[in-house]
Formats: sequence, C-alpha cells, structure tokens
Amino acid sequence: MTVTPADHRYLQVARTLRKEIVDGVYPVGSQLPTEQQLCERFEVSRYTVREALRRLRDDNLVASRPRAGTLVVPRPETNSYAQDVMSINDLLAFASGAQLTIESNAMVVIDEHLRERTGLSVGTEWLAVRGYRADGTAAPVCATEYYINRAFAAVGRLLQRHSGPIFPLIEDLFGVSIVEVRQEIAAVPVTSELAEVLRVEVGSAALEMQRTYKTSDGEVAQVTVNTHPSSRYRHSMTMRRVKGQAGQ
Amino acid sequence: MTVTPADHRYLQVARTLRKEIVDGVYPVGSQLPTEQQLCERFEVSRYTVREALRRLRDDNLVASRPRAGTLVVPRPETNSYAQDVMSINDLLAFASGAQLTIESNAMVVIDEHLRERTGLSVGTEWLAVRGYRADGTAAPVCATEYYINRAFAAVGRLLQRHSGPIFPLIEDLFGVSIVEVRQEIAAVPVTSELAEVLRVEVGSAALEMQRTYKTSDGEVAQVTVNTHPSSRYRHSMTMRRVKGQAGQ
DNA sequence: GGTAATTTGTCCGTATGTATA
DNA sequence: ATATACATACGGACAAATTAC
Repeated sequence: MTVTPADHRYLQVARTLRKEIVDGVYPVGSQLPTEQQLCERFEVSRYTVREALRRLRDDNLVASRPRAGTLVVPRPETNSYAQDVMSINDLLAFASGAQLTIESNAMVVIDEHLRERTGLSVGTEWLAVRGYRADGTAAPVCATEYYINRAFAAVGRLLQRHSGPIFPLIEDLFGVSIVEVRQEIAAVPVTSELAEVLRVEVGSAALEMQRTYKTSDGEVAQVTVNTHPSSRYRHSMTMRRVKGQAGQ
Repeated sequence: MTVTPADHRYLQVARTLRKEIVDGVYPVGSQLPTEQQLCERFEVSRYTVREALRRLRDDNLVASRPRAGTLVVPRPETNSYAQDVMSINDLLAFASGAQLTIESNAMVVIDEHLRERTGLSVGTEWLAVRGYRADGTAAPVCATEYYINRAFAAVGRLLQRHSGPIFPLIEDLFGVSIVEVRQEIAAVPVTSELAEVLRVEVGSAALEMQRTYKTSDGEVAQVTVNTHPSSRYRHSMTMRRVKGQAGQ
C-alpha cells in the first residue's frame, strides 16, 4: 500500500501552505490569509485550517497572534541544530542481552600500543578486564576490553556476576557522576588474537567501538573497547530534535 | 467576578489529570477514562478534553491509540540516563571539509538489494545520487550514496555546487523540518565497485554509515549511505548528560 | 480468522472570549 | 472604544484502527 499519509485534509492544507511559504508566495514577515479566508479557499472548516496551522507552528514556520494574524517567521539559523536528544540506552542497548565472560583481569601499564587503542597516557596504570560477550551457545557477539581507573578498580570483583553497562556500577559504588561519554567507531581488520576468540578469519572486517567515560571532575573513569565481527553487529541509534526550542 | 485570566477549561482538566497521574490514581500502564467519560466527569465538551490530553501527550505523560484508549506511559527512565544531549553537528562534522564529486544522478526503483542497503520499501522510486568525497588530491575519504524522496528530488540540481550536509537544503527549499535521524553503522568488506572508487583492496574493512532522515510527518526525506575505508576514518562523537530534565 | 464493537482521529458548523492594532 | 483575528468551547457526525469475541 502507499505509505503516503496524503489523506487528511489538514495535512494537505499544511503541505500546500508550507510549499507556498518556501516558494515565496508568503515571504518572511508577511501575513498569511486569515483563517476565515483559508477556510473559503480550501473549502474546509475552521477546525481543519487551525489544525494545519498548528503543524506549521510546531515546525516554527509561522507564529500566530490575535488580531495580528499568522505571520511567517524567519527560519532559525542553520547551525542551531544544537538541541537534539538521544537515549544513552541506545548507546548501550547491545550490552543488555549478551553475557560477559571474563578471560583476564589485571592491572596494566599503558604502553604505546595501548595508548593508540585507548587514548590513555603512556605510563599510567589501569585495571584491564578482557573477555567476550556471547548470547547462548552461538559464537561471541563481541570481544570486550575494559580499562578502569585504578581509583575505581574495586568494581573488578563485581563484573563476573554483572551484566549490562559498567558505569552505573561505578556511579553507585563511588558516588561519582558520569557526565560525558565520548564514542569513537572505526572499521578494522581482525587481529590474530581476536580472530581466535571471535571465531572469524584473520583480517576480516570488524567494528571497533571505543568509549571514554568522564566524571564531572574531568577525570577518565573508564575506557571500553568493543570489537564486533562485521556479520554479527550493526550499531544503530536515533536522535530526535526536541520541539519548541528553536526560537529565541 | 475576577476570574484568573489564564483559567482555561482545558488547562484545568490537564492540571487535574496530571496531578492524578503523578499521585498514582492512574498508575503507569493503566488506561485513562475514555474521552467520553472525561467529558461527563468534567462536564466539558470533547474538544476541551482532547485539548487537555494533547498537553499531556506533549509532555510524554500519556499515549493514545484508537480503540486502545489513552495509556499512562512510563517515565522516560527512572534512572534519568534518558536525557542526553548531543549536537547533530557532531553527526555531520565529517562532511564539512571534503568536497563531493558526483558520478551519477538518476531516479531508481528500490529492489531487494537496495532495500537491504537502505531500508526503503521495494518498488518505491527515489533519486539516487552517487559519488565520493575527496579532500584535495588525496584518495577519496568516502563513497557516498544519497537516496532522496522524489518529492524533494529538485535538490539534485543543487548538489554539485553544494558542500556539507544535504538535509538543511531540503529543509530550506521545501519548508519541511527534519525531526528524527536514525543512524546505523556497520563494518563491511569493500565491494569491487567501491574498491575502484576508493582505491583500496577488494575485501578490506570499511565503515558503512547509513542515516535515515524523517520529517515531522513521519515520512522519510532522505537516506544516506557513506562508506569509509578503514584507514582513513574514525567516527567520533560526544554526549553530555543534561542537568535538570528528569523530573515531571 | 473474520466480524463487531469500542475508542480515538478527523471534520463540520456555530458561538463566545480575548488580545490587539 | 471598536473592530478584527486568533483562542477557546460546544455539539454532532463519520472514519479508521484495534481489540475482543
């Protein structure tokens, strides 16, 4: 079936007016016809016209004031896309189902190779937890590496039993608050060590996701590196622009 | 009788229902009385009840579905990890520098292969623009495919001269508003066609980013597929938790 | 699995309130 | 103060979607 919701009179009216506004029939600052006139022109009731205008107002195309009419407002600056909302749960969704199996758990000192992989400073000491996440009997969903600030290293003992994201654990245990998450995603060829764990061919494509969690002090609490075989994972997320925020 | 000016009936109804919801009279998951019942209880018309419910829906307190009634929805997240803000510019940052070179530009009908690649419905018609982005004389940064809703296909002629993201162009030209962006990222082996364009080996790892842009009508305005050779790209973004947004 | 009933969604016409040029 | 245009409000009707039988 045609997915076009072109039915509904008020959507048709809204679409027509929208087009006329951008075509310059009603330039910025000008006044749209009155609701009564729009009723006559489109041969619809005032309810329908108002419902159409409501859409245009929701999109910040026009503004209405009693007696002054409905005015075409200038489009907010192109760079004001600043307020968009996404759920951090999207970011973490993958972690919910699969269970973490820990293969090693030890303090490490960052060398040049690990600096490249984590962005942490050479010579600093971190709790490294390495393992994989699997979903039942199938091959692992991803290989996982945690690098945890030594100040919070006590969480290491809780990881075996824990499923899901780690940073709420740190927040609860130490009373700190994670205020910033930086994520980097890259496509990489699978190294020989990981190929064995993930049961894929060496050199095949994999998705490497590195996340850095910062506290309100600006300190790095944790760095996570997940490596997903290409065939078993797609990372997805949705952002929604918050409405009624653009003006001003 | 000095009645308070902003004492509109629908606001009174909305206020009352809102209080009852947070007081637990209508717990999460339960169904509100039908609009007819609310009309009787408050002795107002259905218009007034619907206007009140619209406010509650705007606040994400309830959701309405035909026949199912109006349900009290769970708060976004009890633990307040739900409201995080990022800039859509982060999402698009990569596109700013490199210049797009267009190789082809034609209407296409979605077949099974394209459905897999774009998520669009088989049989629908879209403007397909294919090319690559390069930064000076070096090898291309990424291969780019746009699939643009035929309603907005007129932007195709502007693309050659244009650099940067496309969807503001659509917003300006047609007055629609992009309210939702969905992004999927996967690691893929490079196909033979793309290997030639990108000047990398067939089968080497690449980052495939698919983005779907939806308008406030819920219609898909555009789908973009970018393929980045692994060595030339890392996708990064930062999210910051927003302050006092959880309550309500 | 098809049908009926229920509930929201859309649309109409009309009337009155309210803010403002 | 007045007229005007949007804002709120009423009542009735049918359509569409979904649940329940």
